[in-house]
Formats: sequence, structure tokens, C-alpha cells
Amino acid sequence: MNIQTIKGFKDILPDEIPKWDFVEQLLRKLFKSYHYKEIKLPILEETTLFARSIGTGTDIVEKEMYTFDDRDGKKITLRPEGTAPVVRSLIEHNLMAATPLAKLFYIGPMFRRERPQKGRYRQFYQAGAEAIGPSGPLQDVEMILFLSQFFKEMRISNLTLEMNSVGCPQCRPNYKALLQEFLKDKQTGLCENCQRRTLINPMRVLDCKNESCQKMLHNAPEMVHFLCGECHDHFEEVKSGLGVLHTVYRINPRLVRGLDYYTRTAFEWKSDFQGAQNTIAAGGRYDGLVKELGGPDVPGIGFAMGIERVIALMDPSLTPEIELPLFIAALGKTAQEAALLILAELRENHIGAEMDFQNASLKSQMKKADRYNARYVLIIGEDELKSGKATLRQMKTKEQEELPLQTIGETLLEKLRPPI
RNA sequence: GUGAGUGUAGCUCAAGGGUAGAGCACUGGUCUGUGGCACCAGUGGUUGGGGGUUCGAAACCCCUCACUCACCCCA
Repeated sequence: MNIQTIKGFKDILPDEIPKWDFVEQLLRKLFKSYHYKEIKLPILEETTLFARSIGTGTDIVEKEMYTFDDRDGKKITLRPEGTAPVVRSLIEHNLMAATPLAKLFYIGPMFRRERPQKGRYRQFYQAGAEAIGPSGPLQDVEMILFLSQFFKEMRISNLTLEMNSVGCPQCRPNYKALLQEFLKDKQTGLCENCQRRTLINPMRVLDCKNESCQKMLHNAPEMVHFLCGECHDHFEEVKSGLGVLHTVYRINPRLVRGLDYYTRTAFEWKSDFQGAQNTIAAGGRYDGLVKELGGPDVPGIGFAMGIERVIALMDPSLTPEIELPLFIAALGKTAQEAALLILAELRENHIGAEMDFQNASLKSQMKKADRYNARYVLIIGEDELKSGKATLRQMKTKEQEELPLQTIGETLLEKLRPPI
């Protein structure tokens, strides 16, 4: 049996790289204009970090984390998400004191041991942003605006933005109790999972995809109607900010985030395509998290986006096939050596060029050039060496011209230098 | 963790007990130094792996592995 990738792990092959490059470059460009700075963090963290932040009752912590004993016995985990490590790092390096507001972004792999399916892998890439420190409701709006612009520039339409507020430690307990009360006499109609959830985390019943569960939720109390004054005002200001920007959204009172640390604003971008895993990006506020992890009592908000999911939806015309500026077809040892010299000169000037080292027939070299999508082919053979001129063929138009070998390097640089 | 489907050439797929095939791709030729098109020829397979039934298995049975989709959950 040949060795192959571990289940749920994927090779990103050369043909797909242009898409990844495009996404990452666009993200970096946009993050720069939104004044977010990049942070690169370890892939392994102490297990406690995730248990404390994401919540011990969540599926991620309960059954999806890659957790190992390190050689000294310490429990370590492949990061399943990016927010907790960012917060950890800010606290560890006391970066909150250095900036009025820490606006950071990251791009990198996350790991969750779920059963793979379309749009879901055990190693997957997320791009995320966090704004940690004193801020206001318009910070939430900025986050959403960023994603809105990103999707627009990616030419991804058919996305819906869903919004909700999940309250705070002041108002959520009351609501939870109310919801529990509501669900009490509906247990028989709920799936097994939701019966359990009613006791542990009743809000998770709200976004159960089971049809019969959804039926039972008719007339269920909605968090938005039980927000405390501050949460209510916050949510109103977020909505009003989105209105100013003409951002289209849908209030989804059933939208509940899966991680324990979320407070107030929750949002999610969903796609009409992409099968069952249709959440492309999601995020929310986590006002208690920094303090929970041992830092100052400052609010925070962030989002994460699944890069594979974005790439699956992106417009392929954004990454056109790459052209090779020049292919040199050389025939014979002397010609090959001359070609090598030209190749070196072009590459020194950062111009893409290629030749064949096999001394194949001209025909097969032309074929190769064609497959490389070469713009020009420079032919150097016996005839050319004798006459001191090389043949330059433009592949698309089939036009050919003779160029003196003496000054060939300069001539080619002139022709191939990309216009600025 | 549960369920269903699929594993045959580099890729997409035929053959449903009787000699493993096609298209695309690749290599060469027609065209001895000029790519794409056309035609011709060639290379390429322990039919995912193991066991069983049979005179004979890619096919039928059992086990196993992998992939895919869905449940669950989530980006």
C-alpha cells in the first residue's frame, strides 16, 4: 500500500496555488487598508487554552480536538480556531498596553477531527481578524464591512448575511431560563440531542437542523426580545451602522454561535451553494474572553473565514492561466550553452524563461513551449549559430523575426520587460 | 461517532462469470529545423488490498482499507 495523506488532510497542488495566492494577496491588501496587522502564531498550544475559551461542553473541545501528551506529559492541542491563541498572545506580550486597540489578522491552518465532507477537512485554513480593546458598536460594523468588501472583490454573490445578538452574562441567563421553561413540555417532540441540550445549553436547540425540532420552536421566545438595555442599544447601533452603509442583512433569531465565549453581536455569511457546509465566514463579539484568559477586562470582536470554502465559490476568471514570457528552443550542445547564457540574463532581470535540457527535436520543443503557454519562442540551431542570428517566434501570431545574437539579451529584455 | 454510495490506465469512464477496453493525456510518425488541427502507430493495468465460491472472478460472497456525500458539528 502506498503512503497517502491522512484522512481529511489535503495536498494543495500547484494548479490550485494561483487561487490561494489571489485570496491571500487580496486579504493582505484589504486588511492593510482597514489597518489590521498580521500576526503569526504557533499551531500547537496548551490544551487548557481552548478548554477555557471555547468551553468544555462544546463539541470542538469534547470530541474534535487533536490533543496529545507532549514528551514531558503536558497536554498540547493542534489549534482548532484562531481567536483564543490571539488573545493568549496579546496577554502574554502585554500588547494591549502598547496599542489603544489591537487590530490583528491571521491566515493559517486549523485542525478539527470531524468526519470529512464537502467543504470540511480536518486541516483547513482560516483567515480571521480580531479587534481587541475599548471600542464601540461600529467596530462590529467595520468587521462586517470588511467581509462585505472582500466578497464583492472576490465576485462571490449569492451570500446572505445573518445577524443576531446573543446577549451578555447579564441578560442571557434570564433568557436561557425562559427558553428552558418553554422547551420543558416539548421534550417528546425533540431529537435526543436537543433533549440533552435543553438542560446543558438550551440555546443550541435553536439552530438544530432537525425539522421536527424546528417545528417545536414555533413561538419560542427570542433572545432579541430579552436583551438588557445595554445589549439592546448595542444591537440597535450595529443595525443602524449597517443601514448607513446600505448593507443587506437578515435578522436570524435562531443564529447561535457554537463557541461559549461569544456575547452580543453574532453574524454569519451563508452560501446558497457549497452543500451542507454552507457557512463561509462567521464571527461575533466576545466581551468576556480576555478577562477569562487572565487579561484586562476589555471587549473584543472577531471573525473567521474558511478559505477552502471561499475558493470553492470564487470566480475562476480572477486567476487566468499564467503565460511563460519566453521559451528557448536550442538544438545541439553549442546552442544549448548559448541558450543557457540568455536564460540566465533574463532571469537575473526577473523575467520568466524556460528551455529544454534534453536536446529534444525542435518539434517536441515547440510542443513543450506550447504546453507551457509560451508567448515567444527563441530558436537557436546550427543555422542561427552560423549566421549569428536567432529566430524569435511569437506563438499566437506565428510571426517570426531574425535577431542578432550579439545583442540578443538586451533585445529580449526590451521586448519582455513588463510594462509599468 | 452513525448511515449511504463509489473504488478498473496519469484523468474521465466501459466491460455484470469466458483473452481487461474506449476517449482524453503522453511518446513517435505522416511533416529528417517549427506548437495547436487531422490521420496512423506505440507506451501505459497484480481491476484498492486480503481471503472464499468456481474449470474460470474486474464481476458473486466475506473481511479490510481508502475516497465521496449526508447526519452530527462547524469556517
